This record gives sequence, C-alpha cells and structure tokens, in this order.
Amino acid sequence: MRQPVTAADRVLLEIQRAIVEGDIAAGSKISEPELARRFDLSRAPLREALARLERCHLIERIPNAGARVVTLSTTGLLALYQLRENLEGLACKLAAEHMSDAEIAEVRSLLDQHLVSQRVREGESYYQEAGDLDFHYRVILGSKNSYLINILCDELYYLVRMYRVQLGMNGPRVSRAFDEHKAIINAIANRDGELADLLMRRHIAASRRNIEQQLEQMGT
Amino acid sequence: MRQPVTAADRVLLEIQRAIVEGDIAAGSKISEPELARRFDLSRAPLREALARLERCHLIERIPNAGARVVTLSTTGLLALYQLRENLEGLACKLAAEHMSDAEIAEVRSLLDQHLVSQRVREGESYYQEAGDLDFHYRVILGSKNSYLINILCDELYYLVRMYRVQLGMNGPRVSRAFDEHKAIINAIANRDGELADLLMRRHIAASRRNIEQQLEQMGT
DNA sequence: TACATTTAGATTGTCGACAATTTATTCCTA
DNA sequence: TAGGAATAAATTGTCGACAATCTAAATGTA
Repeated sequence: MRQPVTAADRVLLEIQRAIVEGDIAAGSKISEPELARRFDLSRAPLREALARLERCHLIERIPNAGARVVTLSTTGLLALYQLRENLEGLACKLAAEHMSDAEIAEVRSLLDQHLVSQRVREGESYYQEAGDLDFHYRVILGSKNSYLINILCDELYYLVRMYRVQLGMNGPRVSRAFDEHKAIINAIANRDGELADLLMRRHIAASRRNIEQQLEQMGT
Repeated sequence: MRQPVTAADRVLLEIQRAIVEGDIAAGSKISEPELARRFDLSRAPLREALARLERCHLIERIPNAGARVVTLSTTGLLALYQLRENLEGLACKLAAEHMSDAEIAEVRSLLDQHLVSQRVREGESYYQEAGDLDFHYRVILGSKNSYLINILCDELYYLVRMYRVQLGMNGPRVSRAFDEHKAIINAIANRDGELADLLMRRHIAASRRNIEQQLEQMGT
C-alpha cells in the first residue's frame, strides 16, 4: 500500500498485524463497537478497514450478522498454496521477460545481504521470514503485471503470512531457501522464463510441504 | 455475490452495470455527492459500494482526491488476459480433478442449450456472451478452490466483461467458441487435467487475439 | 503576459445518532 | 421440564452534519 494517510489506513495496518500475528484470534468474532473503542475512532473508518480486511481474506463478513476472523485449515492452506504456485510461477516467467538488468542486480545484492544477516542471526526465523518475503515481493513486481501484483501482494500476501506466523515457520528449510532463491534469480537473469517458472513452483511446493508437515505434527 | 440484501449491495450492482456497459464513461471522474443523489441514498452505503468497485478493478481511488472509472488500454487488456489464461487454465486442471460426473453432465446440457439458442438467434451476440460466461463460470466453480473462484468470478469477471462489451465483441469467433468449449469439457470428463488446461489457455488466447484485432482496427 | 500566492469552492474523510435487523433472553404453553 | 413464541438487548446498516483536504479561481507581482 501507499503509506497510510487516512485514519482508516492506519487502523487497517494495526488490525492486519493483530490478526496475522494471532493477537486477534483466528475464528473469533469481530465487534465493530469494541474495535472502535479499542482504536479510538468512529465506526466509519473502521468499516472501511474491515472492507479491506475482507478483500485480503483475513475476515469473512455476512450482511447484518457481522464479521469473523478466518479460521486456518489444511484445505484452506492447500488451496492458497495451489494458487500461489501457479501465480508466482507466472510472475517468474514474466519477470524473466520484463525485469531490467539493474533490477536483477538489485535482487542479487539483496540476497547477499540476507545471507549475511542470516548467518549472523543463526536460527532466528524473523529475518529469514522478512528476507524471503522481500525476495518474492521483488520478483512479483518484476512481472510488471499490475493485476498479478495486486493479487499476490495485496490480497494473498497477508493470509500467507498468517499461516506462516501462526504455524511457527522455521526449521531446516530456512537455509535451503537461499539456494533456491539464487537459482531462480539466475534463471531470470538468463531470461529463461520457463525454468524460472518451474523452479519457483518447486520452491513454493517445498514450502507448502514444510507447512503441511508442521500441521500433521500438531494433529498427532 | 449472494443476492443483494443491503442498500450498498443494490447500488453496487447498478453502478457495476453502468460502468461495464459504458453508461458511466471509462476514465470519467466519480462524484460521490452526484451518485448519492442519482441513486437516492446517503454516502455511507455508496462508499461501501465504491470500495467493492475498486476491488474488482472498475474504479481507482486516490485518498482525499476521489475515484475515477478505469481507462481501457491495450496493455491493460493484455495483462488481464495474460492472467486469465493462466488462472482459468489452472481452474480447468483442478476441475478435471474435482468436478463430479453430475456437474460435468450439467455443463454439457448447458452447452447444448446454448447451441440451440445460438442457432435460433443467429448473429445475436448477447446470448453468446451470456452463454460463454456461463460456461467459464461453471468450470471455475468446478475447481473447488475458493480463492481461485473469488479472483476470477468476483474480481476479474466484471473488467473482462467491460472490455468485451465496450469493444463490441462478436464476429465469426462466436461459433467456433462452442467447439472449443466442447473440447474442454470433454477433456475434463476424461479427467485429463493437462489437456483441459492447455485447451483453455488456447481458448482464451484466441479470444484475446480477437479483441486485439478489434483494437487495431479502431486504431487505424 | 506569465507565474506564484492566496483565497474561495467543492470534495473526501470522519463523527455521532437513528433505523433495521439479528441474536439472546424471558415468558408462556404443552 | 422442554419447546416455542414474544420480548428485550445488542449489533449492523444508514443518515445528515462537520472537519480536513484537495482543486480551481482570483489576485497580486515580476
């Protein structure tokens, strides 16, 4: 988003964070009067924020009956990642066509930075999380397709984060992701869209399996 | 959408139709007070409707500066269809996995109906338009992926229609589309997701070329 | 005349209150 | 006591008015 200028923008960011990080529990009911008091504003900008939260799939609204925070489920996660694999694959293919050499160089230096800070803070998952999202973000922007960018960065991004945060993503996959990122940007640099597509799909599929495993462990 | 229950729902449908059909011109500025008077309601439900219009890419809002109806452009059309090819291709692949035999039979009888009414009303583009959208709609629902359904049916659908309506889609392609639809549902019935995916991508690519041609003619 | 600054107008964002609908409680009946 | 109808409370949807911001006109200056 543009940086927050209106009151609705600000409260949106706050509630988004709260939901993603589980501060407002998944599946819980949203009370407009309560939230209005809590964030000290009227219901008008709050409702504007709720409309946008619905847009990025963090809440579900029913007319005259109110809103609930989404519930996390295995089927939901699968559906989300199924879509992500495809869309980010496409983003890679388009990025291989449309990214400038300068942009590619930027992403590469970004990866190097992340590698350093990851070595410094071994096992710390937050920075990896941020680095990973940053990489994907850049590639998506590189597609230069505004609709694709909007869907991935504005509509699905936060829900993906919600799954990752609330299921506590970390573990041994963290280090391997760097190599996969490297391979992807190399394919893009070689203008090999087909390969970049394939690698990104595999990369996300691996990430999905990682989370599925986490879910299974919680189930047992 | 669920059928309209609230005032915001109703005015949304009205404005949606007006924009798609060019009744409110592409690129024109949206005046909240004016629209409120025109549809005889207050600005609160109107703004709710505007938020949803932004969601389906029919208008663009800038904070404190108002909203404009989107402008149609060749690059925009290309980006939109690029995405559609991919997403509806995916929808086909998933439909081949998830559609029940009963659902497939329904779509087939639907195609037969369309064929009849198309022969009856030769050259009439409206029914073909409706039939085409209906076919795509069914297949998308057959994917059983709620995020995919949401994106295609709620967010991109209206913009696609806007391009098709305002550029006056018809011509010789109309009849060929039936055969392509038949081939796609056959692939789905055979549970051949890969083929269904391919055929749908080609089907949409052909549709895109058709519109591009139309655009070129307008340019010259 | 061209340009910048100031002022006036209009538009968007926000507020508090009321109306309509839903949900929870109470009361009645079998 | 259980089930359902009627009532009460709470929540969502809508309204009109005010405040903040942007746009355009008017004024002044180089």
